Amino acid sequence: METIDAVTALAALAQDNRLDVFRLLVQAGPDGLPAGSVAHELGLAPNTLTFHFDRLRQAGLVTVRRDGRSMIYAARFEVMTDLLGFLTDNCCGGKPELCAPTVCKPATKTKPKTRETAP
Amino acid sequence: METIDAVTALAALAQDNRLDVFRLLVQAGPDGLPAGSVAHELGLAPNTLTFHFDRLRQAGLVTVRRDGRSMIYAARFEVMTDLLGFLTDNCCGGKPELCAPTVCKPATKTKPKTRETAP
DNA sequence: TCCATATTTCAACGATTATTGAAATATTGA
DNA sequence: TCAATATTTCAATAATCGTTGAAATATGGA
Repeated sequence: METIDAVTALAALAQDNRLDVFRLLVQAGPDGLPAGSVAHELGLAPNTLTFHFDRLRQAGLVTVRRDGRSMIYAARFEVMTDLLGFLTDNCCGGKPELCAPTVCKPATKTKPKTRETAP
Repeated sequence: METIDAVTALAALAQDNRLDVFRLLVQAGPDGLPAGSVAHELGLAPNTLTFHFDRLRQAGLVTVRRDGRSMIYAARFEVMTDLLGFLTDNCCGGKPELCAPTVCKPATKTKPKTRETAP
């Protein structure tokens, strides 16, 4: 992934409504969601949503297909993981073992409890 | 991580110079780098760099400490991984096994060869 | 064909952003 | 203290961004 593509993708995600939209699509999975569902779920005006979908699509983060009157948007997961990989690329000089234990670990799916206790 | 914090962090990374700066710090590891080294490495004016460091710092993505005349900036790795986790949170409805094999995998450290061949 | 639904296009507006240049501040060593 | 180095602060400018409202387009069903 090139820097310019990463910047475009990050900029697409760096807006509260678009971030909500994208995360909704990530949670929806590969089948995606119709634009109307997203609009209803997030309380966005349809034209505003089109604007945001365009940004996400130009950034390569989502795809669209038509299904009858509906447009179905879906996250492009491989682009997302490419982006995450780009951020952590060559972490700690490519020798993560030299860093503190958890420093260069890829995203850990944390399921935080009410409080963390030191081991 | 809250949406607003994620948006702030993503916005901080969604600019080519800042993305370069942050990735340089990620690669430098926990010890960080003096501002001057970063400025020299990336060819940025010192005041411009201060502006970008401020953004990264306000987003919680970097720390600073003074060392003599130099300011040493370092990436905050745990914030970075929190951000990555936020993006993939509850991926595919929390049942990634329902998705295609690699869909919800966390960032894979790809070391691309000159060309990829389909398996 | 006509109507309702679903989404997109277009123009306009105020708000935010990145960069520049000049000047200020902090630290070190002579 | 004085000069040199390293970085920050401040003001100004052009460019980009998100939202709104009104109108257009596409599809499906009566």
